[in-house]
Amino acid sequence: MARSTRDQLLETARNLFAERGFYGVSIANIADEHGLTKQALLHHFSSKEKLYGEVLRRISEEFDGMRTAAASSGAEPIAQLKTALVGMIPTKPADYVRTRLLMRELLDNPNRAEKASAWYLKPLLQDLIDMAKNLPGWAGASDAEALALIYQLLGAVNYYAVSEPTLHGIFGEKRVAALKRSFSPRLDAMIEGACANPPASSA
Amino acid sequence: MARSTRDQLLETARNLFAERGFYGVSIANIADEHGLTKQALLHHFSSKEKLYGEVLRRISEEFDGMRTAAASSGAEPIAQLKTALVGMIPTKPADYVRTRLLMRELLDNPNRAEKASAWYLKPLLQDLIDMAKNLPGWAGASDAEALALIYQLLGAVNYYAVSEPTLHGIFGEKRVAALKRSFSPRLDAMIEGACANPPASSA
DNA sequence: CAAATTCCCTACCGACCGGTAAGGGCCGGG
DNA sequence: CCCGGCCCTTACCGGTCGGTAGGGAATTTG
Repeated sequence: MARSTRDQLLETARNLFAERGFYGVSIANIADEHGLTKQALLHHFSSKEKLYGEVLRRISEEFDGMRTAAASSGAEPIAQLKTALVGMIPTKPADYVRTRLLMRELLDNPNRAEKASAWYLKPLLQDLIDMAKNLPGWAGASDAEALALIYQLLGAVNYYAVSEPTLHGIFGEKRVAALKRSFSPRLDAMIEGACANPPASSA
Repeated sequence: MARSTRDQLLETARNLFAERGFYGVSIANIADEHGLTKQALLHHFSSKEKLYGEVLRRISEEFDGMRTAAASSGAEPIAQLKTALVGMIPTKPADYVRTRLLMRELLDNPNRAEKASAWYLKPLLQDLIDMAKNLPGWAGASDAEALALIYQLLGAVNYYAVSEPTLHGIFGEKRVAALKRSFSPRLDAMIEGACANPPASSA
């Protein structure tokens, strides 16, 4: 059997929310993509907020999968961190969609619900912090120092992913392709640089 | 005399667009903040798009100011790059607002106008590329390699700026303050790491 | 003093928003 | 055979959207 209508609606919702944001998409837009009315959508998800929440929930599940896969690899800390971060560089269109959606969520979250805060991020962040503190030279580093490193690395990856379409407009296909080839080695170099240059408070 | 109504509307527009995005704010919302009607706003800016465009135009002017200030400093390349990037770490609330607004623009731009692409970014990027290519050890680096470095550094700064409110929710005030103290030294270390680890194709 | 301009108002428009109400085919089980 | 649930429909609700039309008061200009 083909994928359920519900699943198809969720996928379309993810794509459109990523592209235009929560307020930029109406539930009718999403339903239209499948030749349905918005009431059909409301039959599967009782409200627009619920639909959006379900999109986020699925992403957090995907993260959990990636997380446990990285943790169970048993490689050295430096290779583990490299793999984890290089693995976050988007390759498939679906990766870009997820990155863009989460960036929007990061922007909107603070003024959506006072609490809500990004529960889907915390376990992933904690894993990455642990990896950072296991890096050579980082034994005595504080959580804050590890988190600063992690956040700069995450920023390096995610900001680029969000910017790529705009970069095409500025520099053209060819130069962006060259940039893309340089990106992953440079990220590796950045992690090695962090090992060569551990925080002062570290042992 | 007090600042003109037009200027006040522009400032409010910048704040609200940064907070909730273009579609999340109505022109009536903006006008309300000053006890005006939306028609008063439309008297000063002929449409919502024009208002938003003017907000962006002002930001690009601010960037030009920062750009020429950094270029005329005459310091060593490594110090120049450090200053430029550390200077982008937001400190004042107005800095956060600008960063968030530009991140939203980065997300929305690709599907707003086919062309438009971020004209306001290009000169700044070019300056930063030049700084990177002047780094010790980077003499023979290609544009793509320099841009990869620059983009990772920009990402490190801007992604953090956007995430900060969410991080407060995850880790609490105290730990975020510690993270903030670690952030700037780590950024410096990252730039030094790039000098110690230049691209392979470099001389 | 009169005319023009600036700045803001009320009133209104058609389009679209998220969501409710009610019902119609379809299909499997009693 | 009919009944209940599933999936989707049309019709409609109150409210908000960006934008237009036209006017009124104040200020500037000739």
